[in-house]
Amino acid sequence: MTDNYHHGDLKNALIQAGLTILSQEGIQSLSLRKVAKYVGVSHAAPYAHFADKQALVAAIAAEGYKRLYEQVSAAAQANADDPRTQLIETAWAYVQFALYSPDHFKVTFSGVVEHEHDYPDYLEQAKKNFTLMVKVVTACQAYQLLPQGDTELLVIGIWSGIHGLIHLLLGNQLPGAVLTRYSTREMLLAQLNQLLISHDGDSHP
Amino acid sequence: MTDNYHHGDLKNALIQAGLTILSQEGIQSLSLRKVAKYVGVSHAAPYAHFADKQALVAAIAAEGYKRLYEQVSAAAQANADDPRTQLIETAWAYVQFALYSPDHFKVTFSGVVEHEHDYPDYLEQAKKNFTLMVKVVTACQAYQLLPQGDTELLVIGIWSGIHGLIHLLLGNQLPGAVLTRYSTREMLLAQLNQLLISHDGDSHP
DNA sequence: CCATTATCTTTACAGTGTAAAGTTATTCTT
DNA sequence: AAGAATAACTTTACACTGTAAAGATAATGG
Repeated sequence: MTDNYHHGDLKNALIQAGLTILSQEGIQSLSLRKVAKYVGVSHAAPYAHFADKQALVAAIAAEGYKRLYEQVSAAAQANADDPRTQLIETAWAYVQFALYSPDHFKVTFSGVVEHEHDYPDYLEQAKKNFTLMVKVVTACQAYQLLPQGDTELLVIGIWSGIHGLIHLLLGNQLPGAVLTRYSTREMLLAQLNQLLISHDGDSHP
Repeated sequence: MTDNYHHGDLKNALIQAGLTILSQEGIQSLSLRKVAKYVGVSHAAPYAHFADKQALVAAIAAEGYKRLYEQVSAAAQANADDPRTQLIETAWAYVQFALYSPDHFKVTFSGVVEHEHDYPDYLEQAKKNFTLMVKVVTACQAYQLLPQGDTELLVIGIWSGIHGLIHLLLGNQLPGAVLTRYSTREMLLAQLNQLLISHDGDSHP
């Protein structure tokens, strides 16, 4: 066990090391050789568990989707009683994950350049998240908080809005003037309020 | 002129070579040495014009914003008579640019990792585009096609929606089932119609 | 016309992904 | 339990990357 041979759980150790590097040094510093060194293993050792760098990145991306799901589903369960608040807080959880772990978020959503199809783990986590969004939106539709019609199309519309806002924020694309005028949460709420149907008598602090 | 010394317009030639590589081989193949070889110059020659790779990427990104502006402003001018159509067609031009030149789009919006501030050309083009969007949205507000209120905040909301849709499309994040059911344009229209105020008597084919 | 300077080449180095062959420890078979 | 097969890891190697430093060349400005 003290020797380097047969680490035991090298695959996961490499993923964890990748996450650490990602959060400490950023996406530019994420290399196969560095994660290997980090775990204390030769630079070719990862190839016993990952076909190539893309495969490791895909695993890290799948982990990103997994953590995103944990955050979002926690927000969903904490607000199961009010569909409107549930939508807002799940969206907010999504944004927060992205802002707290920007590089992990980037890897998750644009790190696996293509061929996501080759990584079933990734696809599974992606599907799980989408299903959760469908559920939240469906509840809102049932309460007349969102327009009727194809739910999946509506999910894409809402998801696009949140996702795009994050990308513009992370990419520093928004004019500084706007950033000083509004908080991130205000921008998200403005976004969602464009879609949510306002009912008299509602209270939304 | 036949010799390699004093190429004449090496800086632009390198950018053009970068664009060619980007469209032909993708973002992974974009390297300083390759653009240099492509132009027929030594691998260190680019350093006379660009401080580092980031600087070249920033120039390519600025060019991306420039082309995006050309496409979008053309659509704006072609539909100057009808604000609603103008919004839709400018948005569609935006989407089309992204789908026709996905790698150039990616470089433009997530290639300059950070420090965009160091590249005034890039910032200028970015601002130009934002101003155009503000103009289009302002027209829609004047015609009661979009809700009143802070125009820039509204622009961010709309921009986020379009931008996010593109990212999800380019990142292959949308479930295949939805993609077979709706065209890209239908998804964009669904997105915009969530925001646009419907007036009786309007015709929107 | 000569010196300066911008532009480009050559050489060099550390870091990257990955292939191939060798080494070690585990597991499987009998 | 002993040996064979195999999975996990190391070593060595190579092509490619960004970039620094020093040298060569051609245009320019006094």
